[in-house]
Amino acid sequence: MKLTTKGRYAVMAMADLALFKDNGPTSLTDISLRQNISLPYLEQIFIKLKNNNLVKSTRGAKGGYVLDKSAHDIKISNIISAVDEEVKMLNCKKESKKGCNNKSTKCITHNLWDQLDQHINNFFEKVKLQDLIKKNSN
Amino acid sequence: MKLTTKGRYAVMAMADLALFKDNGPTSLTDISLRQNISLPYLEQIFIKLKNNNLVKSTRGAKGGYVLDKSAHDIKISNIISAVDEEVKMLNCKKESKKGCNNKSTKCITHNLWDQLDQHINNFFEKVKLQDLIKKNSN
DNA sequence: TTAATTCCTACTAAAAAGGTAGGAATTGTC
DNA sequence: GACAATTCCTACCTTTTTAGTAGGAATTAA
Repeated sequence: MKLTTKGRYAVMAMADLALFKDNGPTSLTDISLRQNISLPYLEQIFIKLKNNNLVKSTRGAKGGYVLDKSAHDIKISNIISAVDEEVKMLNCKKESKKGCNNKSTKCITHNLWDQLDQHINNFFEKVKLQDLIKKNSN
Repeated sequence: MKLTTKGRYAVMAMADLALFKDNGPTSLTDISLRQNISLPYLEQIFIKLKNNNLVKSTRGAKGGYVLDKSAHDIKISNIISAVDEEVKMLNCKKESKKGCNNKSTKCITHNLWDQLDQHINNFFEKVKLQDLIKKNSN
């Protein structure tokens, strides 16, 4: 079980934006160098962050990205879900009439994974982007 | 982010064993049918469970598997780690002299993933196999 | 002896992860 | 007006992981 780089990179990049927010728009080139993430890959990630209203962009020379709201108001869960990293331990299909395993009832472990989902989502809900950059300055 | 089937199947199979523990050794064929998991795949999973002293086997006809200890004494974390599902959100390399990202310092998000690791591991530590089969009987 | 079982090794198909390649559109600066 | 820096967009690609399958050997109750 692991988090993919897309989710991790997205959080790192957002934290980077928050740290340098006073310098005007931050270019992906800068983030790429500072965080050691490939530029084209960052571009893909930022399209999604933008579509989810987490960042605003300005194009052209001296362009770049800025946070669309205060780092206090951005939850880690917002970032993770923006880049399509669903926290979904449960594989049981909810849509079908059948239960998990194509049997008529919920599988033995159904409640367990359900609780784990909630546990993790709750963690991401509680932490704000601002918390990260505070911690980092220690 | 998701849990793989190997970890989920292992927990399901162990719960199944616990439920039917009074009938003597349970064959993988039975578990396969009840839980809808392919037999050869189950075999691979049970080799690992056995090597980690979570189950005991008896070979030959009427053979099968039984729990090696009481369901009260088996933590979900034991099962998950037995089948090589490490909970490791953090990708930062600890072994090298360098920090995360091949930079000299810990990455901005280092502490976050570290805490998430602990959070999830703590969840798996607290839940016992016995808790699952109690819940299922509701 | 036979059927049911665990045990073991190797292989494989499909999906996901983690990118790269190539270029178009936009815009500040010289 | 040219050009360099940037975002934006689509397609492709390589590697790794996942989720198995295949085939058979060893063991044992009936």
